[in-house]
Amino acid sequence: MSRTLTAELPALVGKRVLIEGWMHTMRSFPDFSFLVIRDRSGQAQVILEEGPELQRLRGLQNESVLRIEGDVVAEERSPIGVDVRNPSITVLAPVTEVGPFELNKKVLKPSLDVFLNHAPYGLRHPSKVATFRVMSTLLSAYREFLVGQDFTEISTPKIVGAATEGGANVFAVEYFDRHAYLAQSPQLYKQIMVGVFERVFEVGHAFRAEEHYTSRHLNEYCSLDLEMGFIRSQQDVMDVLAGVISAMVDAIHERNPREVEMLKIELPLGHSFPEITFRAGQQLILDRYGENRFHEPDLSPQDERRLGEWAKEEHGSDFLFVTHYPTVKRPFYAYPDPDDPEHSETFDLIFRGVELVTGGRRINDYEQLVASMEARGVDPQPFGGFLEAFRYGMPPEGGFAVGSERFLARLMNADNIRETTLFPRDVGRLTP
RNA sequence: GGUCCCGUGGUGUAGCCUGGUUUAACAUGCCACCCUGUCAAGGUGGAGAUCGCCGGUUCAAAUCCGGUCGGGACCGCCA
Repeated sequence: MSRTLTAELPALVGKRVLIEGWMHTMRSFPDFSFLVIRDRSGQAQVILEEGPELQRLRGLQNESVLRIEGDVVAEERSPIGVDVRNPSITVLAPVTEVGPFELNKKVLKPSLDVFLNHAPYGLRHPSKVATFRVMSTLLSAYREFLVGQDFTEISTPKIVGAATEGGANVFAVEYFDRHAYLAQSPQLYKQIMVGVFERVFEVGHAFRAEEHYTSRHLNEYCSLDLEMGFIRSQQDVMDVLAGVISAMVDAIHERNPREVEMLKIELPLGHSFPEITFRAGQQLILDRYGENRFHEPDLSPQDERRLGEWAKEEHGSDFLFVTHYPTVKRPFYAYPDPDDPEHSETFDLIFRGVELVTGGRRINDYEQLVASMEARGVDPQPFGGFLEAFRYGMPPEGGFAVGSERFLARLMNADNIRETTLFPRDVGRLTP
């Protein structure tokens, strides 16, 4: 007999079926017990009468893996409208050890630290399953939308010979008889690939050796990157970003209604993507909060929260593009606004008060690119491969990077980005 | 790297300020028994913690002080 998923049972009343899954919980009465089986599709309850089948479960704890053959019986009192009766049980994987915390309660109780220490066990909780199903949808929808826009998916190396932006915050790794680094971002490679495919995207991990102790940073995160050529301005990039973000949100709405309800996700459906320049943003903070931020070359987290509130109030949007950041605060490849070289064609997308995306137009002229590197004291020597792409003709181009864990964290209003990361890597955590 | 907060049975908390009636409390989980439809099942009972660790103050420390280890929040930095 082949396996039936629990979600299919309501359509199989009167049939004898075989289900397999984990013992989620068991509630006992004098003459019978309710055994709840959990599989990837949901849960079903099995009615166990007193007898050898119940005896077979003696001493077994929750999470034991069972195969159960039984009759599907219509039952109004059952949560899914049917029960499985007259079961014949095979224990596929017995568990005799009690788990570190409860998986069969509606809310997960352990603190984040305890949870993460037992992630292989804890991730089975229905709320975590739902969380990472939504993540899966985010990634799928990102890919599907961009493929539909004629983008090509690429996969670039994560072991690199030079730090992407000449920064210090890279992890060094031994590479045979040399030193190498873990890529901080696919930035340079995706730009190179614009010369090949025009439009590329990548779903890959980025590594940052920064010792940040915050609820929104990881030392390894999954970056949703994109780069595209033949643009007129950064606006073209921003338009694609708004499109793909909307598509991702729509996909969750369509594909994960159960998860949205369970996690109480408030989706930013039908939102606009208002824009404000960096300067205007600072002016706004002066006007609304009386704080003069004009001497600052960047926005603080508090500034971003305040601008996010403004966007919500004035434009009814959870999103806000902040554009034209000071050129000095941006990397060497950022494209200075020809009319105002102190500011660059770069943007951040703020989502619910947090930086979700950074992007912009890049310098595509070879001479200008080398000059920009030298002006910042970046030695062009290690970037030979990168520069080669520009020596042989690079169209006007730009792109962005979305932090996937951060997106999901803001979507479901998580307190900490580690809640939306399967196995987070931070300063103190390398296992599991 | 800076500032601030928290470590009490497996898990989550109360107790700490104002040291001593505390055999360290409650919920949940576990074990046993009771209960004919539970669905965060219910009831009764039981086991389970030398209060992160080290030192100090004191007649007396979970409680006060110092150090240390672990965790968290915010800032810097970023996605």
